[in-house]
Amino acid sequence: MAKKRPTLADVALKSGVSKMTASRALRSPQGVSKQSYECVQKAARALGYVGNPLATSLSNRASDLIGVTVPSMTNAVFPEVLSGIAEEIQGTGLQPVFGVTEYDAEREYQIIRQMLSWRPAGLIVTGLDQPEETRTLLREAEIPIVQIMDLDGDPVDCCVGVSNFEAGKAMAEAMIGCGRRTFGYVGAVDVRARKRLEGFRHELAEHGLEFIAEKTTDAASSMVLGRRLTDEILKENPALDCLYFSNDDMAAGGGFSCMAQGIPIPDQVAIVGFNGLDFVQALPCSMATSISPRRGIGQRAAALIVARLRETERQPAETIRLTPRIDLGAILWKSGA
Amino acid sequence: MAKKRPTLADVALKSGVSKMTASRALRSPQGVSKQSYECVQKAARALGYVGNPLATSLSNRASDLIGVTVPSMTNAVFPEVLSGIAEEIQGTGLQPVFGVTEYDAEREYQIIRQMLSWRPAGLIVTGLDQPEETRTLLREAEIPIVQIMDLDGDPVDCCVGVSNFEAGKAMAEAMIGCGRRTFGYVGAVDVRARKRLEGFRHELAEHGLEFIAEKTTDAASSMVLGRRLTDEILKENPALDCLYFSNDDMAAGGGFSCMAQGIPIPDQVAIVGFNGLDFVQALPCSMATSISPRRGIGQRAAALIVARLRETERQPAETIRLTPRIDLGAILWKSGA
DNA sequence: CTGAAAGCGCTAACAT
DNA sequence: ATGTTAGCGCTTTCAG
Repeated sequence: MAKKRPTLADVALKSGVSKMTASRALRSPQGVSKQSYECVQKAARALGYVGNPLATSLSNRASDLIGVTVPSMTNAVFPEVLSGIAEEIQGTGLQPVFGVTEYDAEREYQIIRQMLSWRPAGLIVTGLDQPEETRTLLREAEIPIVQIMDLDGDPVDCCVGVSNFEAGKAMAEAMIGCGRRTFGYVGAVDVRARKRLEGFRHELAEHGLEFIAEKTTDAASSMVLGRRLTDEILKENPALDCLYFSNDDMAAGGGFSCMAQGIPIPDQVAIVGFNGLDFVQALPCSMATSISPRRGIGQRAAALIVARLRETERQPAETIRLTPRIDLGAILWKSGA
Repeated sequence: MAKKRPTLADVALKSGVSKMTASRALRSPQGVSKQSYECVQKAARALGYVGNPLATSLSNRASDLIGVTVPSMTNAVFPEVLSGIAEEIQGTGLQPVFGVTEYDAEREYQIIRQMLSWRPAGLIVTGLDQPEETRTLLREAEIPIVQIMDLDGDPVDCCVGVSNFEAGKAMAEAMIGCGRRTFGYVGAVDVRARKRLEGFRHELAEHGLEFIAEKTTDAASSMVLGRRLTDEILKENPALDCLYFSNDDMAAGGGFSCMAQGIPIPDQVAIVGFNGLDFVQALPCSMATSISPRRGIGQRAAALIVARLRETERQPAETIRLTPRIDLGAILWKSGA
């Protein structure tokens, strides 16, 4: 019984006006007589009419889709960003289309290309470091583009994020201020984590310090990985008094490694992550972290696009700089040495 | 310089054939002479032609979108499911559209309704317990529907998941087998967790046992919440020797609570979660959990839809039953009492 | 304020 | 094997 859905024509027929009047009445009370407005609304309701966005988009050359690319779903940060986006566009009629790039530039290119073919209303993409080919695609799309999470680079259009370099610097400064002097780094691959690392390193250098050990792999970040690498780095460098990790997952794994080995945290070694994920508060060992506003990033990015869709003319690019807040946990001035 | 994208007509013109031939050549080598096939392909490539899915979908009355609804993004399970889906449809040309329901049936209804207006190729929705209104929507959509995560209920069409009731039962049996006798439950709101709880309770009853304490709230699950509720339940019931949690996040929080209090795990109290998230392996305290195949659920669900799209005629509903694997961690026979 | 005509870009259904 | 015709359902002209 494939009773096809009622179309605009059905609504028009039922309310005794033309398709155009029905169309106008359905979109805004303005521009039609009060009488036909109400007539059409009633008819539409009675029929259970739901517009077909495909037809609308085809005609408008623009859809209500909003594309989002994230590098990963297994790092809790990105689901939180998505959650912020979903919340912000709630009620606007916009629909999020997500793509997971797996930190692969080619895959990202393909995903963005495919998304653009749907004529989305806007695009939110993670990071600033796309290859030129991808940047060109974005630039020529002529829709609002928001690059998120990072500020250290050259945005194609709008940008919402934090300076990872500065975040790293600030954390290094805080740790030096707490009396830490012997630093190690443990990280998984991640462009933005690398920028934090460089910021941290830069600040250390300012104080005549440096990392005495670094462990990085090209595997994805996880607590399990953090624990394993920390086992290793501490075995090789028992003198470390501060371990900087590429993010909270890795750091938590590091904390677990110390607990399992009976190494006192933060007395002997400070564990330092990034993101400020909720679970940090629940851990049995204290660690420092930079609380990044990832949910807010999603919201702000979505809000930017929503705002731009309201404007008729093209708006100038906008950059929203957010600042992570440092949470030292229980790490204060290092007692003894 | 709004240089509009080339259309099929442009390709046809350039290759000297009609739009139809071009259309056919672009979709499959079959049904077109080798000569025009190559001609069209070449022209399309030269022009950088990208088809407009809006037009195709409008004409076909079906899009390549595949809608997915999940209740939450802050519980790692769902991002993993999404990840499985994204991976599975990689290369099929299908695009995932996600919606987050926040465990709200009305919101879920709205999201599904909006998704259906895009004429998606299929829908994957979390859970079996939609209100009748939503079920009707799904049933009348006449596209493949896959309900995931749960098996205890009445699917609208296809279904991929685990029996939460059975999972709870099995875990209770395992814990009783380990000599645990004094049970407590700590949970956040979640239909499926409730089913596990009932399964667990059922099995306890079979052995003449019961929960001597239960703590539930209507807040979302998190490690922080798990830790807090565990602090409370243990204070009120020091005799507990096994705590069953609604999921791993809550359980990890419970474990942290014990560690912070110096309560030996699992000697004095066993911590039992659900899902088998990766981080469980990294924790400094051992806990038991049921390893649910959530990534596989996403993959299987997507594969089901992909398979159905290949068939021309409507296929009979299919249910795929997966079974969680119990991981006892370090919980063996309870020593002493 | 309202309506008729002309597409948006593509593909099923018929021809040829 | 290829082309022609007629939409898919809506909106943007441009007249009334």
